[in-house]
Amino acid sequence: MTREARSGSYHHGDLRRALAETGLELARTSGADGVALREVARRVGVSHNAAYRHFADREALLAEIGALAMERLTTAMQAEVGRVSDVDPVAGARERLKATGRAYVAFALAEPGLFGVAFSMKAESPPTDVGPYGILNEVLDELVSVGYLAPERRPGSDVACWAAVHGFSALCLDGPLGPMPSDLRSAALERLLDTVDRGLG
Amino acid sequence: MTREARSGSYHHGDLRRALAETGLELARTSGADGVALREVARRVGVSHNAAYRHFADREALLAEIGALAMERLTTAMQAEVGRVSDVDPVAGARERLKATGRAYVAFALAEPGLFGVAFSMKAESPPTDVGPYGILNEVLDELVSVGYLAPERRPGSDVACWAAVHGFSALCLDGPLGPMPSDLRSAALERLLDTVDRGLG
DNA sequence: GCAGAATGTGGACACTGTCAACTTGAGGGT
DNA sequence: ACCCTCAAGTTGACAGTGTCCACATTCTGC
Repeated sequence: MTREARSGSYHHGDLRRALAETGLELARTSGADGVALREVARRVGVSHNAAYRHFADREALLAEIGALAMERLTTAMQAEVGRVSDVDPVAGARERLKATGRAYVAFALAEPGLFGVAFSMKAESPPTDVGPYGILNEVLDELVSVGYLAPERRPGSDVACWAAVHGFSALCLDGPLGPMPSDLRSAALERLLDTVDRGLG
Repeated sequence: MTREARSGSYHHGDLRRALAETGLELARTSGADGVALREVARRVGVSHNAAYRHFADREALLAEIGALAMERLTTAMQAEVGRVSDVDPVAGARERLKATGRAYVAFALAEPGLFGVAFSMKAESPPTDVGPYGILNEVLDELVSVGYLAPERRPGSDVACWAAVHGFSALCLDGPLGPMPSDLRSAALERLLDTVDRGLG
């Protein structure tokens, strides 16, 4: 009874949340492949198959875990963007754009399992206005209103920025850029952010 | 005896190659997760466990398959780059760079399974001079020698270009850009390539 | 209170990767 | 010609996994 959850409590404390959060922990340490339905159930203290009352598939559980991971990415990016002090409007906006990129890559490198799960779900709905894509769009809009990014260049710039930092993260995580020393990695990232910054303006 | 292979033939025609190529076919249709050691052996007509005389792990087989997939990516890119006719040296080099990007993304979208396997191997050695990275570097060197890309901007530009097209591919394959209609996709890609082109020069 | 739906359990099946022990077959040394 | 060794392939087993099924339990609306 002194369980951690009590809102939609049926038999036991609300599963689904317990499964999702335990799965998130498992994903953090072992990646998406490490999230085994049976292992998650075992850790929660419930027998296997119990998850099927709350998730249709392993894929469905993975999707829920991915959503949680995406939330963490979002908050990490928000924190980093909010830390930017703008003396000059245009310089501040440009720096905010770079901050989103740095936060994105930093999260991917710090939490490779969560990052992988967040983007492992197929056939997702088109990107929502909340989340990383939303933050990026806000900063890009700011770049337009501040006069750095020409309005006719605005469409497509979101995808371009996103692809750049996402690709950098992917290549570092399980790609050929994995064994790169971290100082070189930082330099390459700064070079990437600079290229995008120049390409936009 | 009229087997397709006869070079290092021991008991049967040379396995290893047969396993790798059958695995490649399996990866094309079912992705990396679809490459089951037992299924590959079954298709080759050899009993399971036979692969362990040629590959230490499933991971090792996957690595070999990934290398084959990477070769295909390379030839696809070479073909596309060679198709560019340069009237003007600088315009030709810039167009060649875009061609590498288009070929990269086109391959990823046309062969998602192979593309996934090619980049699913962890802790790979740093990128070799052959392969996609080598092609990209040749074009970037050309951009320098032709005067479009400043020499001091050359280091890091390879990673920037690679990350952009790789990220675009990844976001399209199993990311939020998956359900995007193909005409919008092409437009977004052109916008991305244009941004990189402008950011470099 | 009680019927029925919601929720969790136990068992089974097919599938996977991997290890150990056995069998087969080709090649070389005497 | 023989045998012997060793690589190459086979058979069997074990621990896991996801998923379906029939059953037991508990909550909830009447």
